[in-house]
Amino acid sequence: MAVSTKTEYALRALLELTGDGGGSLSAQAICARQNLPKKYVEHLLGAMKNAGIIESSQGSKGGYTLSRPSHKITLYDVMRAVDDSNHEMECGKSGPYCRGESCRLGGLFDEIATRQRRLLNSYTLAEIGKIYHGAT
Amino acid sequence: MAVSTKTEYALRALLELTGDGGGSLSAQAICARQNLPKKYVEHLLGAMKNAGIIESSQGSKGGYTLSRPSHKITLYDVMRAVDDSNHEMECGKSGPYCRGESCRLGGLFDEIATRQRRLLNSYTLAEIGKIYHGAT
DNA sequence: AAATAGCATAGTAAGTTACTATATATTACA
DNA sequence: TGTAATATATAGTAACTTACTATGCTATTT
Repeated sequence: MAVSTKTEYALRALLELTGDGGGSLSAQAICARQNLPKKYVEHLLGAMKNAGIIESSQGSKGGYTLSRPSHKITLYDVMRAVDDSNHEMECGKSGPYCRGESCRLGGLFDEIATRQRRLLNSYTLAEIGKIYHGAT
Repeated sequence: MAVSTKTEYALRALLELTGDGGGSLSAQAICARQNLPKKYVEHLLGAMKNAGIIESSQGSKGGYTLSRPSHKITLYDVMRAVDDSNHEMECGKSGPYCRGESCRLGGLFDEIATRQRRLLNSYTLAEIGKIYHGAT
């Protein structure tokens, strides 16, 4: 229901990658600028890399870059990458306490999930950046 | 992001209370009809009672009733009662890793929470009952 | 070679989830 | 009055999640 710490940290990290020409920044630099716990955020960066949101280069002078323009990265993309949320919750599949055929809540839950996804997809990194940096 | 088991159980319990004249049903009866774990659902019923969604009478022949008509009980009411979700997540209040004044994500998160609340409030128990019982 | 990075694995304390167990309080009914 | 049937309160538990930290390895630049 509420936005998780993971999502907040991930967004703040991405916002550092969004500015200007979008140069490569190290986890070190990102976390220094945003005052974030480095080791923890490295995991989030890893998850976002796996999700295809960012790219990385190793070695000295390595770092992270957005893998596509910020208006093509949505809040949903970030949350999905960083909160695991692979539990798609189909009624009756998840436990012993469902009456199977007569439990007809699955469709409802799917509908709600779809609408939430749509909500979350309606915010792009670019827009969040504007909010963050105070566009009136 | 997904609907929790708590919410599912709570809804299914409430749906039993919704039918017909909305007579009083014991936890026992509710759980027998819905094949739900009694002791666990009793907690959910307690939470919903505290939230003012249902009322209870004690003693033999005791049980639970809706405390207002089913079209005035929303999915949000149920979720709020049963998932704790008292973390209203204001950016910067929750931990050491926020730069305070320059962290401007709080407004965004509030906006999203508001929209999610609106989504969840748009489903009433009455409507969910129709879906559940298969109104075409 | 050395410094600087990413990356992988795992550990940890606190909290949540999905339960169960036990004991107590309240009421209906015989 | 007694007892069965209920709600209610507290607490315990195993598995999992969250928000971290620690250690070590690999890749790249200088």
